[in-house]
Amino acid sequence: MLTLYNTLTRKQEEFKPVTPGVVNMYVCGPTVYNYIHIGNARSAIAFDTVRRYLEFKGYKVNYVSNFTDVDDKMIKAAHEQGITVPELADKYIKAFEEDTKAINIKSATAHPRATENIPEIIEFIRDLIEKGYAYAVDGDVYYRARKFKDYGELSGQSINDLEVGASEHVSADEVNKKEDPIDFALWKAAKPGEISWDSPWGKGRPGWHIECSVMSTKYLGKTIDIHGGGQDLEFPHHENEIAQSEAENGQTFVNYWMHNGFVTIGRDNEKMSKSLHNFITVHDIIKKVDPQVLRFFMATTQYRRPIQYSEDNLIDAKNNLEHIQTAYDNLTYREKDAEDGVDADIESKLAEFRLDFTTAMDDDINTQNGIAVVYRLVKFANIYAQQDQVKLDSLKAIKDLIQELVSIFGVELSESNNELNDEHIEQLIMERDEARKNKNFARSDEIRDLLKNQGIILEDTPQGTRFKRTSN
RNA sequence: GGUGGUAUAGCCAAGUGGUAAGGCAGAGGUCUGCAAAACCUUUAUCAUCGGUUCAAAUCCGAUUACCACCUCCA
Repeated sequence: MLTLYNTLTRKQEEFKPVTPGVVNMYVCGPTVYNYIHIGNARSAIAFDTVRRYLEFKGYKVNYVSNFTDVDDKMIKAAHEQGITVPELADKYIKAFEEDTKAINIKSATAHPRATENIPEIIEFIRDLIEKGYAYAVDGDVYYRARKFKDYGELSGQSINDLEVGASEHVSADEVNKKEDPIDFALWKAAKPGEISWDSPWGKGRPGWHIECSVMSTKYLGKTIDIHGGGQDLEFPHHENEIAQSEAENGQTFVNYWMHNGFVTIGRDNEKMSKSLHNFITVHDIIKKVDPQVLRFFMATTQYRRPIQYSEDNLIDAKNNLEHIQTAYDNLTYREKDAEDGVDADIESKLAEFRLDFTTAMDDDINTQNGIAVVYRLVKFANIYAQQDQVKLDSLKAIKDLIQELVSIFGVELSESNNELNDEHIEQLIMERDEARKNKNFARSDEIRDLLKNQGIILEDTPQGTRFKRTSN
């Protein structure tokens, strides 16, 4: 039974989708004014893992994630780079697609942009004004937060305890314009020269929160199963989405709110963020680190907890991932001398591993415990691969299960290549075998060193000498 | 000021009342001509103080440190 921690109720609850067998989930995507950093990647990876696990469980998942392609940051960055806002958006959306592909994040079923949904956004805001939840002032439109009775429920904030201006991101001008300081913008009037769209309130652009309400409803319906995002979005962003959507639709907006923890960095474990300027972009790191390693690293901590980014931790992840790959290779290596058929008890043993894995992951996507099951399976695989007699279908069944489980963490193991396609090297290996038979170990070690310098590592096994290429 | 989170071995990290999973690194061993790979063995009383209980890392209270959100951020 799958249970998920729901931020709204602060409890872990049994997951029941609105429509049996189908999951509609929406995940807040990035504002595309820069390359995504490792913190953004964690969110994308966390919810990609949720998605993959739901699919593993047999659900059909409709996964929608947006691009915020117009806001103050976008306008500022475009101006600095001397390009238009749409040009800036195109540039970084393309980069987003490349980076997320590298870390093996499945494409969303829909990836809408805010600017592609302006008419729907205007319509939504107009409705909110008609219903008395919003009001226009000088070309801006604000939402009357106090009018929405459950405002603050998600984040546990009481309206009266919110310290106005604590984030220091709202100008005094804006505060003065609003009926109430806690009201938030649905539509912002354009300043001269800014990108804008026509609206009943004059030229302007949507506020940040409204796009998610509109697109979630448009692509997934009025009540969706899962809405995900980083913990920093809990307040105000998600709080405001609830207020907007439930005021508009009159029904529950989201059944399960999921929030991932931050990637922290440095001695004090500070949050990695664009505003603290302590971020490392995916674009840069994957030049130095295997994207699979980055991906696997993110699975080593359950999604709700903070994860400490450091080179040492990345090296740990690399070692562990190699250990899994080696076990997979060990099985592959035995395929050539395996007997046909399958061991009688393999199926039931693998079913046990599968069950243990499912039990771990059903507990709020506990990837760390899921990985622990993979390690046990890997040990089982290594022991099996060292037996004198192995069966071909057993090898394949174990391999398939390892791959199936790690693919939920976004890891694709590589099928080792048993073909050298190099006569010269094959000759050397044969010569070395001959030398070993004649106990000419000086020559055999010489050949092994020689090949090692060429990136080929020789290993002697009871089934003969095998080779592998060094990864870097 | 309000709200939330984190604290477990050298490192990473599970564990939410029944006597500390797992991985990395380290140590010893098996296998090997030597290696490699693999396997086996081995390493902690859980930030501090107090309380509840037959029993607490787990529950309650206080304290400390660090992080985050309060209309920019994943």
